[in-house]
Amino acid sequence: MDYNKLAELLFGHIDKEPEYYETLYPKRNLPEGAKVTRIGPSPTGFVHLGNLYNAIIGERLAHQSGGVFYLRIEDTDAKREVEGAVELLLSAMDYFGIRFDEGATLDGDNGAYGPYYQRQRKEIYQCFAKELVRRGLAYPCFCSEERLFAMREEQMAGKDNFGYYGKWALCRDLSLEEIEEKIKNGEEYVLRFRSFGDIDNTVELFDGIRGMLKLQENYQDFVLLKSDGIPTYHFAHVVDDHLMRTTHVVRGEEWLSTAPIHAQLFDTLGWQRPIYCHTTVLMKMDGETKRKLSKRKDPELGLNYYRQEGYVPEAVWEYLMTLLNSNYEEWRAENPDKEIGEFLFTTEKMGISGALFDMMKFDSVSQETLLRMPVSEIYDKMAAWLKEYDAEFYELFTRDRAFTERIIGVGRDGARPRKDLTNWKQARQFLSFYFDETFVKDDPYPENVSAEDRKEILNRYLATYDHNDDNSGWFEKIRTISAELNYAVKPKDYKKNPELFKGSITDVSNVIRVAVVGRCNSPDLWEICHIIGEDAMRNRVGKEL
RNA sequence: GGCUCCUUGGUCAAGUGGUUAAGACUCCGCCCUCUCACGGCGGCUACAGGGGUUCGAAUCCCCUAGGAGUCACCA
Repeated sequence: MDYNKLAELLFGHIDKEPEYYETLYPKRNLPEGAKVTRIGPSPTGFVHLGNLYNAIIGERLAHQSGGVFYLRIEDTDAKREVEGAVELLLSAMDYFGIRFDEGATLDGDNGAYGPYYQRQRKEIYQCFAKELVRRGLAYPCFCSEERLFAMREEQMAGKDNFGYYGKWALCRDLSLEEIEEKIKNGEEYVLRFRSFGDIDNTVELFDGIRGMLKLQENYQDFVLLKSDGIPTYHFAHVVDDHLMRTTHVVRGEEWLSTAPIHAQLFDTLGWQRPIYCHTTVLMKMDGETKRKLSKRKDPELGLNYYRQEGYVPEAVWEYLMTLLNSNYEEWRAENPDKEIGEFLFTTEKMGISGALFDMMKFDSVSQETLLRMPVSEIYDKMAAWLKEYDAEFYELFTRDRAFTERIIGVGRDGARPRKDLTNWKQARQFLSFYFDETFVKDDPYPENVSAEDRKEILNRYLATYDHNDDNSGWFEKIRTISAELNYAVKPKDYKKNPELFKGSITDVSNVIRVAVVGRCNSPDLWEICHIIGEDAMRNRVGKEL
């Protein structure tokens, strides 16, 4: 068959030669060892943790080496495209501090290797498709969906391998005349790769994370161009990452099984293969078993979850880094004040078994992260979150900045800082009792204190209270009250001989605590009294009498 | 079903032929003049199973099991 004729028949409108694009997109002029990476999300309107996970890897690899990190929009599937998805993606990446050096933006392209929207690269792909046809390595396939479905059924029944290959590849050996005829009749077709791979061969592939891999060679005549002339992922990936001079392809494990397809394409086109870095899928615990995080079941897979819950982006970074590089946690413990960018990230230190997203651990990491944050910054970020998600509390929160910073700072400045603040959503829960407007009685009084004793405790507390007492002077008075009413001054004494006392000083303190704070658990009571002021304190206790 | 990847405590994990098999999170106990939190100390819990190779194996090889991914004109 005359392949040149076929190429002209299929791609008569393509007048560029491959060399044209090779010179249009020359090798990047970068220092030795600089890495070029990218993310290539589909604009489906859902930005998930995996996107960020891979973005962080790509960003680190590029920026640590003086290379380039870019964004390419993989919009080859018009059916799944959602309006506003690119905007959403850009905003999410920006929120999490992912900076692109070039690539797609809302206004179009930024960089010399564009277009960065795949649909706009149609002619480029077709140029290389034409070249493959010329070389006899690609052919049009007119098989209908029904025929493909029937083929699959038959393969399943006969326990054959699925797919379009060998004797199943009906269109592989169509003559030029047959092809001309079908096209003239307006039959739709896709362009398939004429694979020369052998099902029994293995192909070696180097993976930056996993090392040398032995995979089954591709023997399938996979689709290069869909019937609308738009490439499949496989073809687009190979053409784009070659022309955009990507050195490291970071992508999810789900691509591992099709990597031989990509290797075969790179090889036959005579291009150097990038270094693939196949990352693990993110898992979570579901009852007794691990499973992949699912978009439908797991809200924490969506990136906006963290924003809504008020987790800071830094914490998400910190946590993902601990998952990504096993030595990160150690580094962070030794360098609590350094910027995350100073850590040397390596693909070799990445784990290869499915990492489980552990909310408990994430919370702990978030706490550590917030602990390193100055109070004024916490104030700003908490305020910004409240403004968006809790307008009522936002009003109180921002009424007096000095006051609010003081209550945020309770227990943070001393030798033993509080570490229980995890996210901004906790603001109300942690701080509401400092404001009369949001003060409520959440907890009941201790059960083992009679109503009579309760009154007595509160009365004596008010009678002996002196706002000028220091913390220990203040506590001494509570001890006195406890002793007078026969509550053990030392909790241990009560534990040892419960029959000798009505309770312990813990109960007495908690009566006062519930009256003043409304709960059994709170930071230091003396400090709270001094923050809300004597009048407010007396007022609250008085209402309980 | 084919192909492939993965498998150290509840979880994340160090570990590359000789270790008392680190560390972190969780949980439990004790201590820190009251609760909470923080901190300190201590504890529970692991090399998936079976065969080899070797003086010696978590580490190398094989088999089995389990988990995961993929087998689209989706990415």
